[in-house]
Amino acid sequence: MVTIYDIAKIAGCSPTTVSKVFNDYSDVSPKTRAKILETAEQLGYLPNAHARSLTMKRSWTIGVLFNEPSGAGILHPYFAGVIEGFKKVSTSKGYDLMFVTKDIGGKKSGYVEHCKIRGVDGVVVILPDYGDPYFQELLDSDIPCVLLDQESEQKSTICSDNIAGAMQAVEYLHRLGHRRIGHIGGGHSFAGEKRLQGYLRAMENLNLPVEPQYVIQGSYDYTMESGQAAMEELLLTDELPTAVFAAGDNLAVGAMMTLKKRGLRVPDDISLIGFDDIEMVKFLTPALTTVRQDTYALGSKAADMLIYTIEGGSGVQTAMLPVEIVIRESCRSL
Amino acid sequence: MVTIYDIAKIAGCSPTTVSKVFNDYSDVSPKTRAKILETAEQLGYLPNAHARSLTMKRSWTIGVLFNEPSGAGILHPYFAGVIEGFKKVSTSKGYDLMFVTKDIGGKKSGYVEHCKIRGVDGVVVILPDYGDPYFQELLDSDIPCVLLDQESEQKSTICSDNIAGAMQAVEYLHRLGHRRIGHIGGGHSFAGEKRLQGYLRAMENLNLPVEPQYVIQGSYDYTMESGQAAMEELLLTDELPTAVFAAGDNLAVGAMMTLKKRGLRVPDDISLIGFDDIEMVKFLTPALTTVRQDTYALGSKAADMLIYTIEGGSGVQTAMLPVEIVIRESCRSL
DNA sequence: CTGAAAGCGCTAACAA
DNA sequence: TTGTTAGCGCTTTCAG
Repeated sequence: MVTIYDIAKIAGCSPTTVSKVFNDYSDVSPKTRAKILETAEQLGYLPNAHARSLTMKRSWTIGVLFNEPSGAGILHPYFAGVIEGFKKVSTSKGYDLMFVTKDIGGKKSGYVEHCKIRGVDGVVVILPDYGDPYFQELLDSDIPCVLLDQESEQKSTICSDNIAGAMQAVEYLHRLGHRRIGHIGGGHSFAGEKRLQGYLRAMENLNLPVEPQYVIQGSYDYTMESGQAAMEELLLTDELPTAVFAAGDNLAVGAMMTLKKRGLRVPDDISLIGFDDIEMVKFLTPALTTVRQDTYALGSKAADMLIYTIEGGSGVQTAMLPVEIVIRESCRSL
Repeated sequence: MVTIYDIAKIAGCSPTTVSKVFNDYSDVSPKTRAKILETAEQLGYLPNAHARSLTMKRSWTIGVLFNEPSGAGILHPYFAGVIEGFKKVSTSKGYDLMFVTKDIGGKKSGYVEHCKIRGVDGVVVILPDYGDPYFQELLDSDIPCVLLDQESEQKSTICSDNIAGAMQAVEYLHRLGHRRIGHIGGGHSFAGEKRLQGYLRAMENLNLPVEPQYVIQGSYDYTMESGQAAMEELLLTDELPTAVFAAGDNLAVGAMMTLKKRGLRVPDDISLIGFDDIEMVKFLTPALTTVRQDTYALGSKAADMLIYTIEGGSGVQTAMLPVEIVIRESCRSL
């Protein structure tokens, strides 16, 4: 391994000067700088991040924290989009991403411990297990964090405008002439609750009655399975709603499948609108109308916020990104 | 920050002894060990991974390399399953995972460079861009690697038994009475080519004629879109096949959508079988019959192989995991 | 503009 | 069983 000492020796200068060159200090003569760069190139020098971190107390590493048991974790399109956006801007600013788990070295020890041992500069939290005490511990720590889809007074947060999105969905259905509008909810997740709120608020604004039997809670994991089950339940009511707003596309897809299985047609018999705009829904028949969440933007903005904090910015920030309704074929006008 | 010096001072011993305790050396008396552990606990001591890596020349970090432009990357269920399995065993053995990119510090520099700077102990490669010169450079390097779905003489590799899987699919269709069997391929990916091979071999074994017009290449990204397009093309032939084997579930889903759109029924008019068994296909109507790939097992086995190499094991290993056909509703017997 | 010296926190010979 | 000493590769005063 070639070090700055090797370069210094060959370039005929001190290690300090070499270091300065690589850290863009201005007090190095063009001539020595050139010489150093040249020999570094020749020797194939690469800096050692660990040594660097050790002295600087800064690792240029960001931890990624997401739900551990796969199920709702990395498999979820939401996660994928967010992480992609996050990665893009964080790498462009010199940070690398590292998975943070509760375990380290094969022992259960918690997120904070893991972060401190690895010396990550900050952590982005996506889809965590809310009630997890290890997660709470992280919230209480002094580690810079940004949380997605979460409320907190301790850490910066970012989310889509779930309430507005849900309201838009309901208002759209209303404009199409629907009055009996049902809701399949995302359970007790942050987003699920906001979307339910939006639904309720819009119904109220529009003077539409909220039938308790039209409001079904799916499970917080937003699976198709859960959407199927919710729709089964909804179908038990004597007079069906003419339209249903599902709190997530997966829920909507599940609901759609159940409808088909029962011989009901979308949108002829029942209109359906989702939330998220995951990749696949535009390929469905009928293509799903939904509220698009810009996961990539969520991720990149989250990175901006976190890096701001890491680099000394103070104060807890909150951001909310607009959503837009994407009209396709799953809602009909009455 | 608490260091081993702090502990040594308070526990009344030398830093060396403290270090020994944390590295499970046997030559420490139970008494001092206890004392050290106790004061470490009191002070809230946490080891510093960077310092450790610096001296040991070992970072207990594994790089994760996957296709960079999101499209076919992290969003693909294949990736998700594999990484989950990989993460499980590698963290249990004390390794953390870090994303490896071509860029570092905001500059394009290549995978090898990134790995060396960060001092990762090894790299797992999933869905890389084959032709990428940076990827070639990694292959030529001395960095321990394990490649998924790839052929190589330089690095260890692991994949599912794609050929056998494809053959099973065709044989199954044959058993159901199908003779005109088409194929929607996965393009020039490793898996795509193997599956095509398996299809051809099975057809030959069964003395079935391979109609060139029945073999359509989807794009290597295995999208639903590509499956739709492939099926459109297939529908141009005058006499349709009675069954189609698609090299990936997404392709199959796309194909199914096109069929529905064209008023053809699965499996009544045409039988369809996929490959992968991604989450969603069991929720389709009809539920998709497919060849299941055990992505989790792929990931965990890959971790075993890589760690074996990292920890001094020699030689290039290859592994191939069996697949199994999952029979659901999308194929009918003639 | 350049460099000597100290130190980041830890491990590993080697003595004692 | 314990401790001394010397690094690992880098950055950072501070003096020249």
